[in-house]
Amino acid sequence: MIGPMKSVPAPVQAPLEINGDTPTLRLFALLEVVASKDQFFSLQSLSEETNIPKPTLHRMLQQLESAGLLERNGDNRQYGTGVRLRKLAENLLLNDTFHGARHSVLRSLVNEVGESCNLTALSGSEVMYLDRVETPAPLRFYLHSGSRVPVHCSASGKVFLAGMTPAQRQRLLAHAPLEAFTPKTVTNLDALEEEIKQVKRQGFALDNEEFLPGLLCVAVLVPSANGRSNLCVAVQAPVMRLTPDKALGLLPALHRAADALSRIERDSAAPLDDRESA
Amino acid sequence: MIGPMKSVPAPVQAPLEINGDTPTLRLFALLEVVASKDQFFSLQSLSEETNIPKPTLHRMLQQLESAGLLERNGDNRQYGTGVRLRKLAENLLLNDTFHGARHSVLRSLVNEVGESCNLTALSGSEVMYLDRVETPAPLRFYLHSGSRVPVHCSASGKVFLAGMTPAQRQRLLAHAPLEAFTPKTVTNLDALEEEIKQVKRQGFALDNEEFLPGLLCVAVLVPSANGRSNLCVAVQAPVMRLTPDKALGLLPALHRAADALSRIERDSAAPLDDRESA
DNA sequence: ATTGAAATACCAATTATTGGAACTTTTTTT
DNA sequence: AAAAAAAGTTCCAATAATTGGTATTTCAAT
Repeated sequence: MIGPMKSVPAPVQAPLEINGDTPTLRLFALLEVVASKDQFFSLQSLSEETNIPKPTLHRMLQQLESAGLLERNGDNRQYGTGVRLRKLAENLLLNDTFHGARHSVLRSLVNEVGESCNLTALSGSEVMYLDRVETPAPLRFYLHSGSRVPVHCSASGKVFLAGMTPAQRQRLLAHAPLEAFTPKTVTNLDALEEEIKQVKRQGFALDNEEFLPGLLCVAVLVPSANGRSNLCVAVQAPVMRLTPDKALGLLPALHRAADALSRIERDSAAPLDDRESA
Repeated sequence: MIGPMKSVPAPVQAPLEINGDTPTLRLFALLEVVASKDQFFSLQSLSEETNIPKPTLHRMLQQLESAGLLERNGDNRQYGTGVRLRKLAENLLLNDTFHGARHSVLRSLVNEVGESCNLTALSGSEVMYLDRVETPAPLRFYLHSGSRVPVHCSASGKVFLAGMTPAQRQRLLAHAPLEAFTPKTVTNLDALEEEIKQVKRQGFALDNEEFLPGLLCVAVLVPSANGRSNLCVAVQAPVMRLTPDKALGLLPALHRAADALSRIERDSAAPLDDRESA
């Protein structure tokens, strides 16, 4: 890798490394960079910013442009977003009443309990935050939707684990050792199994500083007709404000929210009816 | 292709034929279909709708899901939009507004009416401020672009609600109580429905101190050629300066601005001088 | 348990992507 | 106005991804 010494003091700008495991995802990552800009940009600058070779980037932009996703300022050779992309964004947000509904349930849960709440799903071998509403309190943990946490040390994760068959659970956990994130993280498989059993009995799970020091979390499953749900609601708060005891007091509110979410879920599947909503 | 006459009227919708000259564009076209849906969908149904073979579609969806662009309902095997895609859409709309024309339309509207104006879009269960130009008057409400307000107590929100089908509206509103922000907030669903009807008839919506005490707001939709729009223009002012009566007087100016904004979108779609044949 | 429908894995043929090097156009400098 | 520099563009063979028919698995409903 290290060739002859380069006299150049080297790349000053951040690498950024558009990482796409596949060409398409690479293009999406590119669009995300584009979407984050509030100014037009040139091929060159983008190439430097993303580390994509010029010819490659050129072809990508060309492709996006001829599809109407990007537009370019004929005069200067600068690119910006195209109508088609904007329309896509508009429609996406406009039609996603489903997500909107979930979000408002979450918001009213936060109003009720006064602490940050989130919606989670199992994605691969990790728990993913689907949505999150922050507490109004000034002391908060900053966790945003889209981020992921391990199953074995999160309340939601344990809830999901409890819903699995032992075989499924084993397959998921066998992959990697249980990493310790704090002194309280359960890193022993048997101990975890024991806790899972308890979660099953109780219908909720706790994470008492097992992932982040000072963070307590309670989660319950959003029930689904079918039994196998991939959705949890959880409350998260600094231990300073929320003790395990107090957390139990929030369970009724959590369950109410879970039921509301469940109802949304039930109504969300597409019916066979293809009548356009006139 | 055309077999014996089918007795069933059957496939009511067009084949749709996702046309991508290149795999990536095909994926975009797929996302556009997804973005136009307000419900979750199954692999099967989407395969029928788009004419993409099941294995191919399966891979595409899988790819999009593992990238966080789509999400799926574990219990039902159904797909919907993912956090990452929604985030992309939001950023896109947010950063796009400073670009030229839109902002200046807003500025000249402010010049005309003398009060702060803003551009808004629906995102989830909330209305997002895309852009804002402040009144020159010293007494102002501090609201900046990027901030969000609930749908049920904002003028723009009501306009968006009025554009939805009853089912969509219900999904968005029915599962959480309508929070009261001021004594004037409409917190009753039926009352809100009634007002929505009126908004539909009148073509504009008012927010008379329903979100912030002392703040009055009028909003109209920015019309769009193809389908529904996710863009509103609104005037906001302290009740001290703007009464509901006076607000009606601003409607012509508002509509003119809305039309101008609408034209901007339409025109940027125009030029077809490409050597492109297909 | 059995069944049928939907979802997923497999894989060889096909097709697209990649980026170094060379070339053209635009912009800046002399 | 010519030369130099910088940005944009084209070429193309090696590489890598996509495609979709077929086969297999999983799921839900008898």
